[in-house]
Amino acid sequence: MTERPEPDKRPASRRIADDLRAAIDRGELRADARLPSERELSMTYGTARNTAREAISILQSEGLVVAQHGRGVFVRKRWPLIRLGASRYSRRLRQETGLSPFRIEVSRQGRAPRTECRSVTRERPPLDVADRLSLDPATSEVVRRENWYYADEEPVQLGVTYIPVDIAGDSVLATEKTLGTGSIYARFEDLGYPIARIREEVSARMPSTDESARLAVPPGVPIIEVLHTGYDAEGRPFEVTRFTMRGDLNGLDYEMPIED
Amino acid sequence: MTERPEPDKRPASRRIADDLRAAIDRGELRADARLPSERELSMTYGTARNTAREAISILQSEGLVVAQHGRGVFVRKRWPLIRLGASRYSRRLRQETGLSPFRIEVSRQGRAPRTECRSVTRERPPLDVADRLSLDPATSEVVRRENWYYADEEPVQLGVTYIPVDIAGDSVLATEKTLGTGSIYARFEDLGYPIARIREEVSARMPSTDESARLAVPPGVPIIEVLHTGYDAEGRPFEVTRFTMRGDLNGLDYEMPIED
DNA sequence: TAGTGGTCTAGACCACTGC
DNA sequence: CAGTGGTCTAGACCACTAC
Repeated sequence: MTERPEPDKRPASRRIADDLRAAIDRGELRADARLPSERELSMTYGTARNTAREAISILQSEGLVVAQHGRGVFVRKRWPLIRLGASRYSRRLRQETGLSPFRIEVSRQGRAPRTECRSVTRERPPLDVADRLSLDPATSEVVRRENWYYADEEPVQLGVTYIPVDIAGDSVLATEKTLGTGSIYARFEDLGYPIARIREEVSARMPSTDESARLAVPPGVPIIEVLHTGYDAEGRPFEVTRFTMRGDLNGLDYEMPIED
Repeated sequence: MTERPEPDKRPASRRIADDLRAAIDRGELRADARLPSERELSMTYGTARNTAREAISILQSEGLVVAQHGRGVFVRKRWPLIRLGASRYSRRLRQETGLSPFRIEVSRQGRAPRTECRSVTRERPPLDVADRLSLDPATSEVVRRENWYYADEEPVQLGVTYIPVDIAGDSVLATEKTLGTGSIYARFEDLGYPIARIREEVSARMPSTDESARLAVPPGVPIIEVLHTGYDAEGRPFEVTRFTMRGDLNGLDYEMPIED
């Protein structure tokens, strides 16, 4: 009986993927490094090009590499997460720094933050939003504000805020894209709605084709969705914001007391 | 000049995927329904089988369908999310119901919850855990408790809790897999550490190959990771738990006051 | 223009499922 | 056993990038 070496049961595509992944993990292929081309891989492994291609698509679905048409396949650069939490709504931070937590976080990474209000409209609220605001989705109307958040002109977050028209009235919230010093929460305070509590419902999923395009999400990167509700001191909800964030660039960081 | 109809610029694979996705959205293909087989699709669209296959892989990466070897490709059944938040740590809930929020949520879906402590060991803490517990990762030791959460015997969550040995001592936390009535937080209370504050750091990513296997995550489904830290009334951290959850089955639901 | 990834063809054999 | 998905081959042409 001779000891035979364990035959490699893995499919060739899987083996190529494992080798490349190991090279990335070992640091031989660093961020932004180019992988061997599909034709090179198929030569060195003695497979058809489609098999090498399959290997790369495994790594893509794991979010490890990005293909660029005509250029090559590159190890994805990992930025540190933009960490957002309840401090987003803190009055003290708002007054002390004059900067939003988003700007602080992005600047700290050496990237250039930019935020843009792309539209302010009046609409019927989506069902889940109407529910959080205790509105009748069939008859009520809300002001819809669409905000985009960029780092180095790359879109990283989208936030859509819904405000009952009864509350927004004809204030700047309903009419202006630019809201002046302090964030939108300073304006809510002006209207008599200082934010006292929040609810944040967090989920994760793969982007739809549409979102992929709008947020420019590379394949293999999930979306974090946060449905945020703001309450005043009397526990009345006065605004809902749906955040849609690139999962590879954003994280959440909450700290809270345990109430009984 | 004759008006020619707009030619369909989409690649064939994309077109097949779009058609199938539309059928799913319209409800023609319901949850658990079988898609036409790859060979059928290639016949009806007049393409090679690989092209039909490519179409299905698009839907897979979007998390819409699951392939089952030898059986077919099926529309993924969407369970409502198991929604967990700070109530997980509430003493009142713990005492009133005797049930953990996880069990309540899963039961409400008509599924059978089960939790299992798979191991209790003593180890060096991972770097991020040591940091949260203010421990020296090189010299300190922690008790590591590995808990699995199931719905209908399907693994949906993994929670790994780290407790400094100085705190766990030789209590049941360090020695027993079963912790008795109330949750682990009742035992912390016994030791003089009633939980007063929590920090939850949330991120999302695609599973590694290892996690895919252990949590049985279908392709196209992200992982939600929560790094949880528990603090006592004096603000001292006494435990860290890393939750790893299937993104298609779990969500988070936090409510908290805005502190200044 | 050369080299890259993107799409596609028309086959083949294997592994698994269900009857 | 027939039918399904999983893997693979050896080509082809297209679209994009860089020089």
